[in-house]
Amino acid sequence: MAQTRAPRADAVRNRKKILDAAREQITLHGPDAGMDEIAAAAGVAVGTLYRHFPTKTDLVAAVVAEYTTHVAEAAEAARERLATGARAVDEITDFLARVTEATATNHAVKVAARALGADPADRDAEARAGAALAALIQAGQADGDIHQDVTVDDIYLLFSTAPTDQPPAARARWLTLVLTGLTTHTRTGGTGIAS
Amino acid sequence: MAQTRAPRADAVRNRKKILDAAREQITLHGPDAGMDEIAAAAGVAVGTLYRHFPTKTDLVAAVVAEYTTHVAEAAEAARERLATGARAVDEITDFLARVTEATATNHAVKVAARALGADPADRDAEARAGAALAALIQAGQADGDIHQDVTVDDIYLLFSTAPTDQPPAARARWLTLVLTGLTTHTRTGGTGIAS
Amino acid sequence: MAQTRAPRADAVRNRKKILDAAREQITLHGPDAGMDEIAAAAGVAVGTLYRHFPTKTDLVAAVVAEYTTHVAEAAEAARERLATGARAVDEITDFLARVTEATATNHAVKVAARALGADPADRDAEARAGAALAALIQAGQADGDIHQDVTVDDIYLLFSTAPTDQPPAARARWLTLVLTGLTTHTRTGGTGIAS
Amino acid sequence: MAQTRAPRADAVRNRKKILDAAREQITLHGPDAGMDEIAAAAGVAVGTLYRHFPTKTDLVAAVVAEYTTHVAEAAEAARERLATGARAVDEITDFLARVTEATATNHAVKVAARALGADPADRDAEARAGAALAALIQAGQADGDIHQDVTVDDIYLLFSTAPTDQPPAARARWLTLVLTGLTTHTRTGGTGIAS
DNA sequence: CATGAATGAGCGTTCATTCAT
DNA sequence: AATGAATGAACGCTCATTCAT
Repeated sequence: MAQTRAPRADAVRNRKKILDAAREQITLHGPDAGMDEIAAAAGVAVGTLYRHFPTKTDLVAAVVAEYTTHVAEAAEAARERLATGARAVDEITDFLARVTEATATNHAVKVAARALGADPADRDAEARAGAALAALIQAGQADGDIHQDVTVDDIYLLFSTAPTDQPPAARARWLTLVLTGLTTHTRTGGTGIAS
Repeated sequence: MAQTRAPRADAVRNRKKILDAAREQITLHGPDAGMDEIAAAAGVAVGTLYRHFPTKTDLVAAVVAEYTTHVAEAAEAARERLATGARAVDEITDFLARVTEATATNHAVKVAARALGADPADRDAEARAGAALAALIQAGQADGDIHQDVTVDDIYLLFSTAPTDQPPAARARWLTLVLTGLTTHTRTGGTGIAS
Repeated sequence: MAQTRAPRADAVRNRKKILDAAREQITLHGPDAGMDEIAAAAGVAVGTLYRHFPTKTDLVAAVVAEYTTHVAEAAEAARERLATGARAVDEITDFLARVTEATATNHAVKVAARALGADPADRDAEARAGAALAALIQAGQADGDIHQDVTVDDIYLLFSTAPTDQPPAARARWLTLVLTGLTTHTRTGGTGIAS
Repeated sequence: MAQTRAPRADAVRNRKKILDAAREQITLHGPDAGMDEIAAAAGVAVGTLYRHFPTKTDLVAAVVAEYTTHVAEAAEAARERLATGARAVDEITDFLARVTEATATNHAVKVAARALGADPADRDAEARAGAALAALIQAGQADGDIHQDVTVDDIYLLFSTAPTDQPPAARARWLTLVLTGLTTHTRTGGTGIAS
């Protein structure tokens, strides 16, 4: 009897609580946040935590996957704005700023993921983000705003190492410097001495 | 365990062996490389390791200090080559390539240092590196090759996040992208719109 | 190592097993009895031991507390027997013999407690023991059997140093000698000069 | 050549320095005073320490032996004063007070000796002390001041557990209580109620 | 004979993971 | 399915003792 009811909802709710607690605890106490601490913060017992995520690595990978999904959605939203007349280079700039910001929030989680060798996890989200980003780049190149040689991999290469543990001012300066390497616009208007 | 029956190297030799083993093991197994593993890799007993470095933090700090000294020497050598007619922008490029290379070797060590709260260690070496770098930047700006707004902190900001765990080809590409943000030279010859 | 494959005793039973094992191991091997040894003797893993007692100090303090409670109960039982016509000096004698006996079992534990700086632990039990003992002394003094100047602190002072590592015969002799200092009774009938 | 000279004097001096340092360090830092600390305090290297005392147990035993010798000498001096008309019970009282005092100074050393299972060490000194004490007791019994049943072992039994870690006032009170058990003198002059 | 660097078993403690309830 | 007590390998570190110099 009762084929479709109650237990499901609880499990889903627990999964969410655990993921939130994990992100929070890792952000707070670093990669060494214990499974017991995370379970306690989530209001469940360790056993329950392990029912949802068989290893710590799996848990951290899931937290990262949430973030990856978030990034993919941001990339797709940016691409869609192109259809409504937005300029590609502006969308890319905005997107990268947003990603850098979000990554800063998740810095400790990323460190933990690397320490544990956690998989990039959500291949689907990555593919969606990659496709959207490729479209944005292509549009920017068509506009003449983005260097012809820039690829999606370039973006990944640069932003995978954003200084997300630095204060906002430093992050902003970093973004400026890096964007100058991607776009065709010079930063300072030059000094008139350029070779 | 030490197979060669310890031919009684003196303390200086042991210190070197331990530092090398520490760098190697941390690079190999991450910040969690055990003191016992490091000692074994160095061919000494744990006690010896602890005689030289009272805590793991001290050990990691010493490894970082070696690297910092190395960087400082490279920066000073580059500055000295200016006197013999070298072009500043070329020296900076070379220096950064070299540092990125060296940092790749020390990436995990840096992570470990941060995880353990190890001191920036060698203030003197840092000061020397900063001074030399400032001279190089100034010369590059006088030549018109480096953007007027570039500072030593910019260099630090960018290179503290070099993708040192990526393969050489990726690191080379990263360097290219980042240098474009520092120099007044355009990368691709542009699309006809570039400055 | 646990041969019987741990029939899943509940926490209360384990706590008792650990306390017993701790008392036994410390009595056997002195304050340096290892936590691993104690755990093995209790038939649990170290982790379980640490779940019940977060530090060695806590464990030793708990063992001492058990003993203190035991003493307090003996003292109160002795006092209650006064109401049924028992002679105070006899009850005191019995009580001290019993305590000396019990202390012999706990000698090494006390030493360990001091070595680790473990708290006097059970203030409540101590207060109860003190109150009962004071009543007994007062009754004994009213009977004229106990010297007027004897206090509870005197008893503590003497019995805190009972030769609990000596064989029973020596302990009995010690008790005789010490009681002579507390009671108004002479021991040997004297030499004709005694009061 | 030079058959009888130099090296001897150095060795003797070192032995003394080490024993003094050991007593001092153990008194200061408890039984856990390290061999390195003791060697450093003595101004020698560990190797030298180990040449004089093959194990820590041997070292502590030697420190205790020094103290035992001191006690033996005090006992013999007391006995000799009998010949000059001193009253035995007074000499015994003085002697025990002095021993208690000296033991208080060496409390930590004794604890260390017990922890290490160090031998009573100096059999000769013990024999001399025992003989002198026996003579004193016999004289006191002849005077009618000491209970007829008191033996040298009784004294050892009581004083081996003097509360040497207590403040002077407590130690004095303890002495008073214990002596009352040995002598035929009552402490308070009684209450007139004594049985 | 002194030195002090080297040894390595051992300690107290932690924590990802398992499993009886 | 959830619980949380139990597990035990592993960690950083100490220190009595050894031995090449």
